[in-house]
Amino acid sequence: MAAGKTKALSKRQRELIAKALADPRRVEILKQIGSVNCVACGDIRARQDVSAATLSHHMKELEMAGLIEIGREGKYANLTLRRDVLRAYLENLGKI
Amino acid sequence: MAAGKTKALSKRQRELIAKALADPRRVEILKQIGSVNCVACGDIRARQDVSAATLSHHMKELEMAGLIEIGREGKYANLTLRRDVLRAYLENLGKI
DNA sequence: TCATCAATTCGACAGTTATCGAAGTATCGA
DNA sequence: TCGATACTTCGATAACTGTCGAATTGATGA
Repeated sequence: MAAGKTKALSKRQRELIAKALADPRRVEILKQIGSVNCVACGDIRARQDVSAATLSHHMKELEMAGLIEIGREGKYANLTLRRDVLRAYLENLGKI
Repeated sequence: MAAGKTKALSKRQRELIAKALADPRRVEILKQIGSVNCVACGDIRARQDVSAATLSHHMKELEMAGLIEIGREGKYANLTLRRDVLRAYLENLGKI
């Protein structure tokens, strides 16, 4: 805490984040994205046994929750973790 | 962080907690339990428009996740928030 | 003992979601 | 231009989950 002010999250976004984090696979994906700075979907598929369709679905969920940003670079997707959003969510729950 | 050592959570328990937190109603319930020290189910029903059956279901979910403890006192249930478990979960996610 | 109250369990139902294969779109290299 | 690659969208399906009413269990007090 201490440091910077925390991003404000709407009730709606907190719910989306909670749902997004409820799937173990998505948490794994988040970890993978977080461990490097930028990842493409292919990199994730290399480590997680999942179809492209399913992965795409999860990406959309994570993006809608605001937990990742998807930047398109030609035919690749650049996935980046939004640590500020994740931290805001955690701090919010910490207040319970 | 700094202060005390964090409780260790199994993968399984982290998943249960994430699922438990994915329902907005359960988060509300947690807040309510956390705001006072001990609550009975009836107190919660007084504030949340939900049937006894549904509430009981949510309680079981929260207890299985380890987020609350349910102590029976005669015909009442004493609900207490397990802050140590919640904090351990949040710290775990913070490592992403 | 009996009625009442708190909470749980059961059975059912509607809505959600994770998953996939197949088809589609867009980009790149040859 | 053509094929391959990277990802998305669509449609379908199986599994899960939140919800309730009704029936049940267990404790309390009259």
